This record gives sequence, C-alpha cells and structure tokens, in this order.
Amino acid sequence: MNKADLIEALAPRLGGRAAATAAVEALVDVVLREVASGGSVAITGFGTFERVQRAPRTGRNPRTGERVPIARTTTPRFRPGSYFKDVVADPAGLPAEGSAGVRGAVVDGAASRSGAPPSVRRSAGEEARGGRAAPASREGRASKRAASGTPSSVRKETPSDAAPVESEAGPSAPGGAGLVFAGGEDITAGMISAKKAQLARVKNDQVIAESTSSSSKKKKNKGGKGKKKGQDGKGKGKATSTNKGKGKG
Amino acid sequence: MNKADLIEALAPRLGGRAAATAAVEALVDVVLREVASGGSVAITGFGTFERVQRAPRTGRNPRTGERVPIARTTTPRFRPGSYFKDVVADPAGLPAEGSAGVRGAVVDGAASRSGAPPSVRRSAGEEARGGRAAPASREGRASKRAASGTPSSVRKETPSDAAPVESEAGPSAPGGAGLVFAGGEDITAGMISAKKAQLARVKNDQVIAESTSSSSKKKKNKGGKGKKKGQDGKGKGKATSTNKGKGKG
DNA sequence: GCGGCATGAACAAGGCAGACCTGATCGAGG
DNA sequence: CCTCGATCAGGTCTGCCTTGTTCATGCCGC
Repeated sequence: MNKADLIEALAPRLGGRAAATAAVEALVDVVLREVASGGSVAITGFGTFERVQRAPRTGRNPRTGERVPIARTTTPRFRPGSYFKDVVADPAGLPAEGSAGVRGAVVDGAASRSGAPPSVRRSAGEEARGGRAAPASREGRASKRAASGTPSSVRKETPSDAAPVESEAGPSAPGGAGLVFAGGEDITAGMISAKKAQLARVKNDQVIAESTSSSSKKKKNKGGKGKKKGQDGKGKGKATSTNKGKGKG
Repeated sequence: MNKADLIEALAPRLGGRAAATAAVEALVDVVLREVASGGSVAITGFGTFERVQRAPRTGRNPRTGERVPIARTTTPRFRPGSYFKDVVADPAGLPAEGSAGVRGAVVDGAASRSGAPPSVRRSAGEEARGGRAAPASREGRASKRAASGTPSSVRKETPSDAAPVESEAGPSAPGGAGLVFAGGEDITAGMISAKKAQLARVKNDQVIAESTSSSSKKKKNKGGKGKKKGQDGKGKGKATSTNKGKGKG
C-alpha cells in the first residue's frame, strides 16, 4: 500500500479523497516537524515516533573494505505500541489456532494482493467504493455531526465503511484479531475494549489477582515521583539527547 | 506530543477536532490492519510501515540470568524514509551550514513544485488564500471544505499554528528545521523540492557528473530486471517471510 | 471533568539481528 | 521527470527481546 492506496482506503471514512489526502499529509507533516524538532509523537497502542541520537561508530565500505567513520547522527525511530505488536503477531500465530475457513479466507486475501497489479487493485478499490456508495449519504450526515464535534459519531460511521476493508484485509487478521475487527470498529478507538477482552479471555482465572491490584491502585500516587524521563529514553550507554523533555510532573 | 496533542495540531488543518480525530484514528486503523494482514504502508519520504518476521532466538531473563527462548515472531517495523531522516538529522547538522539564501531557495523550490497534480493543486491554492480570512469562522468553512475536498487550503492554515509549536520545541529544531518549515508548507508536499535544494547546495560542484549520469540514464532499462523484492526485504540471513510479495514485475 | 483501566517507561545481563557505511543500477512513486 | 526506494557486497557496533515489578501517563467512557 502506497500513499495513494492509503488515501483510497481513508477516503470513505474521511469524506473523500481530498480530505483523506489532507489528513495523510497533515499528519505526516506534524509528525515530521515534531520529531525533527526534538519532540515525540505517541499514539497509545500504535506506537511512538521519536528522535534518537546515534553515537559515532565505524562502518565499512562493502566495496573496498575500508573503514569508514559514521558520525554521530540523529535519526527518527518508531517504536510500535503493544497493541500494534499484538495485532501483527496474532495473525501469524493464529493460523494454527484459526479455522480452515479462516485460512481459506487468508489465502484468498493474500492471493489477491500478491498477484494483483496496481490496476487490478484499483478496480477492486472501485468496487469497494461502489459497495460503499450506499453509506455515502450516511457520510453526509456524519460530516454534519463532525462539525458539531462528536467524535463518537464519526466513529460510529467507521464500521460500515471499514467493514469491506476488513473482509479484504481480514483474512490473516481474524481469530483474535477478528474479534477486534469484527465490529468494524476503529482499532484505536477499540483498543482498550479489545485488549480488555483479550485479557479477560487469557486471564479470567486471574480475576482475583486483578481485583487485588485494582484496590491497591486506588491508593493513588502521592505527589508522584516526578521521575523525569529523557525523550530519547534509556540513557544506558546512549548519547545525551538534545531533547528538552516534557516536564509534566 | 500525545494523541490529543496531535489532534490539536491537526485540527486547524483538517477542519476541527472531530475531523482530526477521525483522521488520526482512521489512519492508524488502516495502517494497523494493513500491516497486520501482511501488507505494508509506504509514504515516500516519510517511511514505510511493514511487518517483519523475527527468527527464534535466545533471550535472557535479566533477573535470573536464565536463558529464555524467544519464539519466532512477527513484528511491526517502521523504516523512516530518507527525507524524514534528513529532516531529523539536519536540525542538528544544519545550524552550521544554514543561510538565509538557502531558505529562499527552499521556498522557491516549494513554489516551483507546480509539477504536482495540477487539478488538485489549483483548487487547493485558490481556496487556501480565501480560507485565511478569519480563523474562527474559517473553521466552520473548513469543515465544509473538507467535505468538498480542499486539502491545501487547510494546509495553508498550518503555518500560524505550527509556528508556536516550533518556537517551543524549536531550540534544537531551528536552523535546518526552520529552513525547511519556514514556508509553513506541508512537508510531505515539499519534500522533493527541499531535497533538491539540499542536493543542489551540497553537490553543485557535481553538476557535470550529474549531467553525465543523466545521459546514461536516458539509455533506459531494457526489459527491466524484473527483480522481485520480498516484502520483508533483505533475505540475508532472514527468516523466510510469510508475505506473498507484490508481483509488479 | 473524573475515574478506571490499559499502556508505557525503567531496570537488570547476554546474544544476535539489524543498521549503517559506499556506490551503482533500476524500478516505483508522486 | 525527478527523487525515492530496494538491492548488493563485508564488517562493526547498537538495539531488541527475554521476566517481573513499580509507578506514571494516556485515553476512553460516563
């Protein structure tokens, strides 16, 4: 999926290609600027874009074998959030768990993607849009609501739009992920509930332990530790960051 | 910057917080799904989100020193694009190099980027000017425009909003970053021209070499190599990817 | 606006994959 | 049309990931 594909996928949700284009570009712009200026951009569950300092080190010119000094540099990094990791890991892990039917769906999805030249993909995209034509009117209503500032209403809109995408991309996602996507909910919006459901499944035998921990959490922090974390993290053997850090303590 | 901050930063460009929220969540959703299902999401210059397989390996429990097998896993990865890398690296590197003249060049480059899709550019530019009239009322209009698909008008709005952010985080950012952002333009849109300006500065003495290479490039490829690239890349010592790859050859 | 719950950061030691160096070519993307 | 991106070579050094705990932050729902 390239930028155009991404915009195509977003268009139904965001009120058209132009809006989707604006969204992609604006978001990329903001992230770039923030990271370039020393900040970080964190979306819980998805991940964090940040800047890291890399100390000088030695490289090799593979051609000549000559040692080449790699100067200290500053580079962008994305650290995937746990939910992102889980979702990506689950599809791979799930096949063994999943049903054959799900596999079949997986194969179908994969095949269409791998063998599909861009043009074929586009036509598929168009068909998908066709399928979404009906929701278009609903979309108009949604934009109204958006103007009134009701994110949840926008989210409500996502389901019907996302559903077709799910069926396409869903093959490898199903199983646990299917649980997450089945409702057609925006993942970021549903992360917590999804995660909760997962944990509930995995740890339903730990309920007592959880209730214990929740009671301990009610004690709340006192004054907070005010522990300041450097933006570039670990400080272990790391070059000192030029980041100012955000004192939220 | 967290999700709320990001939405705050995007709101002026996208017609309000609701639209910005939808944008962020939709984009994250699409990326998550695509990567989870084995695909990748590439935005030229910004970077590529993809899925990689990690072979089984051995870790250590730092507490006990005990060796712990880390099963083969599938994990998300973001590979920053060259422009992102340059922008992040330049703030640190450019202060020494920066010149106002170069800034002008960047701005000019951005202006000359008329090579982009003409139709989108034109409508965007026109509305952008109009859109700057009154911020408060503009927001209402912006949402309308978002519906009608006018990204660049929203973009033009960015400068005034981004400037404060820069000045806050800017200490380390200015200089190079300022050069890039001075025009208040959307970075992704201006990436190519900015890069070009940079290269022109660095390599203006290599013009002859470039003209030589351009002539050699005119010979064009014959039949193409049809080299197939696996989605998970390098294959060098890597676990075989489950990705089907996109046969575009 | 607040509360509850999930996420994220930090830390410990060790091993190995990944990043990055240069330079050339060609295809893809915008 | 021009830039970006992928690939490749060999060597060096960094970062990821393991477990488990604690505390702070983020974010969604009420």
